[in-house]
Amino acid sequence: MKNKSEVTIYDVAKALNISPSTVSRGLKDHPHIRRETRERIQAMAAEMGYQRNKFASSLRKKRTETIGVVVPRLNSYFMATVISGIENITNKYGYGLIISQSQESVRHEVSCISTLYNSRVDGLLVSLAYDTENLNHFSNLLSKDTPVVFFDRVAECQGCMSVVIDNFRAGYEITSHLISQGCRRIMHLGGSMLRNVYFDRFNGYKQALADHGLEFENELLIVSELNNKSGKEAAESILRMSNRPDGIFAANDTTAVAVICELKKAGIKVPEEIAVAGFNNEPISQVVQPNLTTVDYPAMEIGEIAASSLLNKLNNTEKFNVSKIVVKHRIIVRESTLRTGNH
Amino acid sequence: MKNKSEVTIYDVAKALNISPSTVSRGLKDHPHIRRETRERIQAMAAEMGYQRNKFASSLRKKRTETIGVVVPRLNSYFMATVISGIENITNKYGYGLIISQSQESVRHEVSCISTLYNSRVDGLLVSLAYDTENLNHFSNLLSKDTPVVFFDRVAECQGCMSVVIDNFRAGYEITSHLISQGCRRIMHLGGSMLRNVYFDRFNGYKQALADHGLEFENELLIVSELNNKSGKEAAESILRMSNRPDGIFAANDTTAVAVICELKKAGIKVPEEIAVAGFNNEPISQVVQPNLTTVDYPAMEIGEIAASSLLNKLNNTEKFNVSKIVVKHRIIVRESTLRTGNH
DNA sequence: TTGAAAGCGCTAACAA
DNA sequence: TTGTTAGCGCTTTCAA
Repeated sequence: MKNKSEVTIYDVAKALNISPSTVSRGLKDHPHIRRETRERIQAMAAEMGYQRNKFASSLRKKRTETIGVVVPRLNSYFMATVISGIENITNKYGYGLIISQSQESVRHEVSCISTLYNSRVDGLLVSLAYDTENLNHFSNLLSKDTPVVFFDRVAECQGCMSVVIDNFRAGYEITSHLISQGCRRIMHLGGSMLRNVYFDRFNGYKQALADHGLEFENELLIVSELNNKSGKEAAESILRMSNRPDGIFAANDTTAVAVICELKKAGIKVPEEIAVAGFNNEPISQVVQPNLTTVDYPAMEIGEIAASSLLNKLNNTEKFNVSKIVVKHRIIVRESTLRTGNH
Repeated sequence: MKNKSEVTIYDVAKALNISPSTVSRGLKDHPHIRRETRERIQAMAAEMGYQRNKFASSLRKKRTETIGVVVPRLNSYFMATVISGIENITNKYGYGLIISQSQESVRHEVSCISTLYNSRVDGLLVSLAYDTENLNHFSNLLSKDTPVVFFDRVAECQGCMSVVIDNFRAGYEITSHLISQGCRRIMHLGGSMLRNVYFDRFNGYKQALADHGLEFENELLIVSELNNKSGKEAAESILRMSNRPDGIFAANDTTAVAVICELKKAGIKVPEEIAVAGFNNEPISQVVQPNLTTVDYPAMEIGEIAASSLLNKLNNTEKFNVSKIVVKHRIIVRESTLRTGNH
């Protein structure tokens, strides 16, 4: 018994006394169909409650009109906003989205990629896990010419695209700002140097030190997973140091906020004794006291640009052969680093 | 030219000199296939790099093994955690996930549902938008017997299931706690009374007042969208009141935190002058000074239970005909309401 | 400008 | 226990 809710092009064709192929063409505004016919088809389809069957179509066309997204974690304001940006674009063009989390581990990442490969997504948007060392798990995809666009945490890869901000410059600017506020012994709380974002921020920081005649010491770098816990631990290390820093540049807000909380608990004044800056401009940066100096990361735009780029690749509408897009960031100075006047 | 990466069951069958249907059965451990044959099939499939083609299979079986998720917004720790919980389960059973955001508006929600309907998801997990008034947009789904499980923001609906916490009780408990701390004039910052979560929390609050001989006045209820902005506005109203409250129960942490920040700016002491409690136990509740008393919402569990329930429905493995599951919550008392000893 | 027909890869009813 | 066969609904080549 045919389910009434499953109207096919055959049903529409029969109702109009034309052929299924004409209906198929009429439905997608194929130029070879007379306007009048096309309108009749579309009207009838609407009336009958016709819905295209995606599987039949995918099976035939070998395209799924679905794109896969792999992110380290979904639980930051930053990532949620990127996803919103991606959705804005993909929804507009009728693409579905399959979102998966690598949980910051390459093991999960491999399995996500493989699942998405099996789902035959048309393309992929990826931000790499904390500990991913190579792109071998993408080789299946790439050899099938499935386009991949990396964003935020990107990697060099033949034929891939990436969307980023200038992390080096942002790191440079925020460190310079700390220096301008009188900091002379600035610590950096960084992430895995495998990830461009952390590597670049760290190098920006080092360059800023060098350009202002300050020396970098190994003691001034702590590498961690940049979560709440590692922020606390970093603060504890700092408290144990005999020669404490007078400024801290953390590679994300979560860590910066955790550090501020711990330092305050220990009676250290922020920013007077130690100034602290973060990265990302999460909402939490405006709750912590003092409000956190940070880098505004244009998350929505990153998502929109990454998605648009991918769709352009999929539809061969890319005008140029771009391999990297750099979006503008912005330093936001708040109380946690403002010491001018106090010195 | 056949793409080498598209190995079909026909290729496997030919290689083994058996029929495609045997391969199809062997691949999914069909009981009618001899073990030895099955093993040969699976070995050969693996060797040849065979991957099941989901569309062909969906087309044939009329099942997509994909479930749709509609949430108001993705940008809270709470929602991200629920999604993680959902993923934990769906991944395990080989289901894909299509996630979409209603942006808190019923207009978007209608379009999300329609897109998911068109994608022919096997089932749906939904938390309702702020202003959804009826479930008409689900009627297509429901008449097709596509199961829907609501979580957090749920609605009564013939044949649907819901997963919630006892919001009434949580509201009651947290209000009672405020009263036990000496609060006598407690304000409630609530959300739309269309949503069970806000309606129930409000009623729990009112009941607690009544049970402790306190009177509820309309002036003590502010209904808003419960975001950062409405928190600030609520604080401003409070500051303008001649007879200010000595306690505030906000229906989420975002609002509670915004209120605390504004009150502090105005020189009001929290909790001494006004005690403040929130709801959800977002990470921000441990950053704000003083740390926020709140309700721990078992987000991961909610997600896991909702997803399991849906899969049970899909596979007819549900043991009982459950219509509602209530998960345990927990009040977390922190400094923002602790006034004992100060009075 | 339209139609006929083949086939995308898989599944399952039926036959053997 | 295995094979045969007829589609699932759509797209597209080729023919008219």
